[in-house]
Amino acid sequence: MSISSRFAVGIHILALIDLNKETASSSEFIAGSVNTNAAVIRKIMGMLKKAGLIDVQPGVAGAKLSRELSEITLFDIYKAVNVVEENELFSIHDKPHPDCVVGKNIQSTIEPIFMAAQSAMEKVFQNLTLEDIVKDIEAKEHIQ
Amino acid sequence: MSISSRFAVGIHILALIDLNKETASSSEFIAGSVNTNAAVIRKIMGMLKKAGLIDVQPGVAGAKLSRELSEITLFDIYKAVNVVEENELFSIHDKPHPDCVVGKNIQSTIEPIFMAAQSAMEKVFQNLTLEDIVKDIEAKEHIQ
DNA sequence: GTCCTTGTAACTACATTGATTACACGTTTA
DNA sequence: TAAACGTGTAATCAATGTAGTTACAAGGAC
Repeated sequence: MSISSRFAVGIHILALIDLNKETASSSEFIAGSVNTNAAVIRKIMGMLKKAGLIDVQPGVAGAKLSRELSEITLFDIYKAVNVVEENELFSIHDKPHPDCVVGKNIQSTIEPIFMAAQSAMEKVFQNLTLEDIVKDIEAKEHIQ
Repeated sequence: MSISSRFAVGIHILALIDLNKETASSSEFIAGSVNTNAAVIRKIMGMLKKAGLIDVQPGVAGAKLSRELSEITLFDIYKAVNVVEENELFSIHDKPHPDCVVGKNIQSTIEPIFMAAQSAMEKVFQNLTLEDIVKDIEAKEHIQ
């Protein structure tokens, strides 16, 4: 099992739009950098647009970030590309036997634990912004 | 996307083995409580056995926990049933374009973040044991 | 030896991912 | 205005993983 690379690609797209803001980043151009098909990029950009993270216009090349770099958290992107449903990272078997001590109680025992684990993971993304990503990329570029 | 219910079922199996320790818990019996097929249970129990969490013998009904309740963490079970590979909860698109500032650096920028997020999640399971689960189930049973 | 059990393999239906092609429709520009 | 380029989106495909099911070999208990 693995969470869709849409998340990583979403981050890539947004970072690229910012670092390439002098010229328009078409889906074709971005696809070249990500190394995939332009239609895949357009689909993900559609999700980012729907989430209010970028502004894109049908027919016109390029997209712009809707907010400041520092005001787009990785969690915003994570939610936008819809890789994990709310409180459904882990799945629990349904209809355990109600006449069994364990079967009767297991779901309500496990559920809050799974939710806590998912929250702990998501918190990491809430505390990071696109600015952190872009600065890290720029720093690496500077060294070389 | 969702992490396999093998994890939840694994917890269910171990809790049931403990709470039902007076009588032998055959795979058929456990399957009834979990509400699935006995072969599915045997497969998961095979994983738990391989991880050294339970003792089972071919041909003889029932299984026993290999350790104390308090010495089996949820993380042990999580690893045993193999629902998420080491540092591979999130996937990153491969072969981004090496001539692009973003493509060249995105993987090394994102990877440690994804690892941190996965670790944060796993830490929740490292801090909980089967004892916590069983006590919670017993407490619920007591109230009713 | 009979019966119950575990350990496995094989097969199925189903869902999701990511790539690909195709095309409608918007925008630009020559 | 017509051609060129770009976005939006649907349809299809191969690959993969999950969970259920059946079947059966082989171990152990009586």
